[in-house]
Amino acid sequence: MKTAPRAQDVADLAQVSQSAVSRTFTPGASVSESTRNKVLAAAQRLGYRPNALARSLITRQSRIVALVMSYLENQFYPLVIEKLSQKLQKQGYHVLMFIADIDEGADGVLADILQYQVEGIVMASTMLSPTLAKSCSDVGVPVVQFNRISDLGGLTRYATSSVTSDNAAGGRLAAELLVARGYKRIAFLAGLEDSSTSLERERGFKEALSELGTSVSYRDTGHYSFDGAKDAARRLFGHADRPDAVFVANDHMAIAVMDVLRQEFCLRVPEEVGVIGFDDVPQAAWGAYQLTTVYQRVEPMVDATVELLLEQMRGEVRAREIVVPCMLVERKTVRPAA
Amino acid sequence: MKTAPRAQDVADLAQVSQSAVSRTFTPGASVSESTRNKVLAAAQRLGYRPNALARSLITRQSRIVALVMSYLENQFYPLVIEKLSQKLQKQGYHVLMFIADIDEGADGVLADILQYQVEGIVMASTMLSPTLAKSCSDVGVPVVQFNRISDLGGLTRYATSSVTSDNAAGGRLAAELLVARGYKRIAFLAGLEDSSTSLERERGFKEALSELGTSVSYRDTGHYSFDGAKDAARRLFGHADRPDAVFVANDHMAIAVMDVLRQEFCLRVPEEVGVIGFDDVPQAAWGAYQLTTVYQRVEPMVDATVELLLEQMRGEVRAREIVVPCMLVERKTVRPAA
DNA sequence: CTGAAAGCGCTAACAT
DNA sequence: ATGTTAGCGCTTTCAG
Repeated sequence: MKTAPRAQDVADLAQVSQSAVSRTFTPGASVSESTRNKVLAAAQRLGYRPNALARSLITRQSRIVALVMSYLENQFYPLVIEKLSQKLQKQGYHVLMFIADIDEGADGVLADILQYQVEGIVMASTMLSPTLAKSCSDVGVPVVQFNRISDLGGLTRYATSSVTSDNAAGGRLAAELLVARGYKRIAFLAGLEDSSTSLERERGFKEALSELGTSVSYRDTGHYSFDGAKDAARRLFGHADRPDAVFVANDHMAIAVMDVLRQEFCLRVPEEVGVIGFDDVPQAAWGAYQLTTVYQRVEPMVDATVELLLEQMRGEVRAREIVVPCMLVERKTVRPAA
Repeated sequence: MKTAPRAQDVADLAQVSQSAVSRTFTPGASVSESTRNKVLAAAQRLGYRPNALARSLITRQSRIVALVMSYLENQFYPLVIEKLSQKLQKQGYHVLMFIADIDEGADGVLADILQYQVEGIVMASTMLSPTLAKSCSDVGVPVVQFNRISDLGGLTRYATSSVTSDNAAGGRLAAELLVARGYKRIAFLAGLEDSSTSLERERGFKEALSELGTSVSYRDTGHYSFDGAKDAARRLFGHADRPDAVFVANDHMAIAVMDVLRQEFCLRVPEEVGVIGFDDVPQAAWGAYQLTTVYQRVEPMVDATVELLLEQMRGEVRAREIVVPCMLVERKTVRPAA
């Protein structure tokens, strides 16, 4: 465990100055072909790699982006990790992971994050408290809220960027489909009461229903968890006057609902109960579920996130909200048109 | 976007030396109560946070651990990210994510990693090439291979630590169960041909079958992907003399197999075909699958990983292999005892 | 194009 | 217990 070679070691071996070494590893610096080759050869022999941390200290660019998450049970988020890491890697950035306790929120963890001089923060499945928004804004670290926005109320002074699906529009699509297919007693199963994602989906859903002359007859919350959704399903469907369709705030919970419907209540989907989810996670397409759902595509959302991050790092824009369209994916949990 | 406050700024405001500030933020340093308070007050006012990168430069401790992955489709791995991040956070470390392209392997990405002065590397679902093992060993960065070990052949000079389940024992359990329940024409569906995990599971499975006086009648590979497994299932079951049971190298593929069995071949599980998976991912317990499987617990595996990492960072041990026991979880995809 | 020198923000001797 | 000093490994003026 000897110490790693430094630029000076390479310089000594290559018989050049230490700055020459630095320049060789700095894209676009002016070095002659011959010195560059001497340096590279020496570096190769010693197994030299520039110390990114030391570089950051002076360039003030850590090339690190923090990703804060708390809810990996839902397969949507692992996909986000994967795509975001890949995209950022391609831009020369790297992702530092932070798992926020669901209870304590992101605040605790964010104190840590800032010490690492991250150049940007992506908050997925976690909300940014106004306090934190201010902290980040003060330090000048761009924040992008992914798939969840904070209700800052009037406190929009520290506006942060966000990327979301058009959740309300998605909710409308769900409503229109259920009505068109003749479902009458319609339920909504929420995620978390303070989740903008869930709230927007619900808002669009209800608005469309009301325009179509009907409304939500039943409502419950599944806390975005599988077991929470099962419990909610038991409450919703465990009585005679049960709903004949349910729009669930995400696929993860929708699948839980289907399990309860079929196994505990022996109800047939979609004949006796229609189910619509949201996200289009890979599991929604699995043979046993074939869930009709509203997709939100990870790829364009991640692209938008990276774009937002980069433009803010360059100091171009203060904050911007990007809304990505979503679309209905019809599978087999809503009965076909008569 | 003004520049962040430095220790010197705090010192100036608090009317103390810059070292006093440093000491205040160094646990266990000797500072008087009064200076500490002055410093904390000043730091608070300025919103000062120590620069972890600058600190790393001198302490030679980045408190960063790299996590290399490539295969997040399988829900087993997101769980690993979650647990590992949490555990390391608790120890004051943080996880820098690296997604390795499946094709190019981890080599490309590792050049990057080392620049970040990570204190350890966890390779999950990716193999370490002997070249890389050497690089890491040279720099003295501990590496833990998680759930996959390299077949270095004779090149065990750069032995790396690993954490795996007792895959062979798990394979044996699967074999014993299938034989005990009277299945006769038994198939094995592999993950990747060069994956130690899959190979070990297969080895134990075959050994036990042979001890029980039978053997694997059919074999195919699903490349650890959902679609790959479906294709393999079509090949395995698409003829008259089909298997009556299959042990699949992991749950993710086992679920794909079940979809094909039920929907494309209208075969009933477990009556006509028995299915056993491996991992016990959350989805294995979902109502529509209820997969009988061999569990490998993420939690103890992650604990072992962190332990291995920490002890090697302290320079205590060179390399150690930890094997975590696994156990059968019987659900409903293997028929009950007669 | 190249080397010398200054310093990024911090910690860790070393004095006092 | 506190301040002074010397770097950690690197980039970036500034001369030449």
